[in-house]
Amino acid sequence: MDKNELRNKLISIATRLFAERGLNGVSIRELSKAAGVSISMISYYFGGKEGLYSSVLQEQFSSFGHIEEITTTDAEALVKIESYIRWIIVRYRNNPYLLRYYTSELTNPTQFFSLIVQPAIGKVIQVLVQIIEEGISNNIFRKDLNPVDTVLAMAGMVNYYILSTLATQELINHSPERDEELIRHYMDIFTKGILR
Amino acid sequence: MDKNELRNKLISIATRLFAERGLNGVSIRELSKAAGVSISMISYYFGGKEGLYSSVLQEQFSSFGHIEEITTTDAEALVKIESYIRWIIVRYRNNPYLLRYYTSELTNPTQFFSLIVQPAIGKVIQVLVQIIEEGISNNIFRKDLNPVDTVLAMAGMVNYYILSTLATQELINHSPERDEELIRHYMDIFTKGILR
DNA sequence: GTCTATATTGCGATAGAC
DNA sequence: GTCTATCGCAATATAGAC
Repeated sequence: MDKNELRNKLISIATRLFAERGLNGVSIRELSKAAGVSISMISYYFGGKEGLYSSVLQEQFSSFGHIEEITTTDAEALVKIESYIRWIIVRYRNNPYLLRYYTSELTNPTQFFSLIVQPAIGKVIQVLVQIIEEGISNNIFRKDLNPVDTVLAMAGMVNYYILSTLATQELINHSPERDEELIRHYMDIFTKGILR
Repeated sequence: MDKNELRNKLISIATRLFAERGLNGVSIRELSKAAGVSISMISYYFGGKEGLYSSVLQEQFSSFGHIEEITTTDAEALVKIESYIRWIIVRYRNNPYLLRYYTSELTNPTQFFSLIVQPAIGKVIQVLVQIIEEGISNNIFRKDLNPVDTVLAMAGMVNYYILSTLATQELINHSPERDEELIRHYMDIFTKGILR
């Protein structure tokens, strides 16, 4: 196993274990055994357990830096909102542990929150707020909307749908095959409301 | 300190510490010292650290059993939805640690999830689904709504607003004084959408 | 019912061999 | 660069005094 392979192996194992049992729920002994390397490698490469955790966090939130992907087109605001919903769902589908780090850091921040997590989430929200403001300027959306509240309402629908999976899987099908239907449904509710 | 006082003191201290640092982030040493009692009292009263955690969980989610409070009136569906939003916000305002246990158990369930947390959340969702179905039957809501998805969209708006506090407090005022405005705003978006 | 004292296990970190 | 062996400390749980 070469240098980079070893580093990546440790990060990959740590991502799963920290997500499943939290920073304090995993020992570096178990971590190194699961990765098939010596315990001292964690100090050597990451400066200790917390350093490894911070590397995991950094990787988890790195994709948030590319949120602009949804807005490079000069599409109208509604299309951009749908792009965001699609984008965040893909993120969660491709990374089963992201939501865990997301909620864990928001409700129980570590020392790395302000350096890694807050900027990542902040950037996404900032981009979304601009989309809503643009839609208001262009007379597509209502003028009495508070942009930040509106963004949180929209992001909340999607994030909570994923978050609630464990509690609602007896009630609805949470498989990715239903994602397109869900996106249409949530776009519909968000834009037109539930009234007949 | 009498028997009950000691038990309550331990639960109250544990609620804060477990919320702040997780089940594995707190030792019973620290817990008993903070409560001003001997370490052996935790085993004596709760059968160990996990037993204490389970008692904390039970207390945190006990109020979910009284969700019917919002629906005893024969009010129409829209009024009941507003009652729910008010009810869940009050829960979070009165208990600063509830959301932490909520998200922690959903993304990282302990052995107590299925016995304590899932039934509590399940009951709330079930009550809300009935409200939406009632509104559809009464021709107040659109007929093409999926009731469960719709409930998750609505609950998601509120829950995520609270969840995002740490990441958005520079952007909006999260103080309880603004709650009434938020409730009106979210009722408005949920019922009528954001389109002009 | 509550305490102190202790048994036992496991932790994170690192020195030093290779 | 990677390992083994070990240090010093803190963890949970409990036995036994009061």
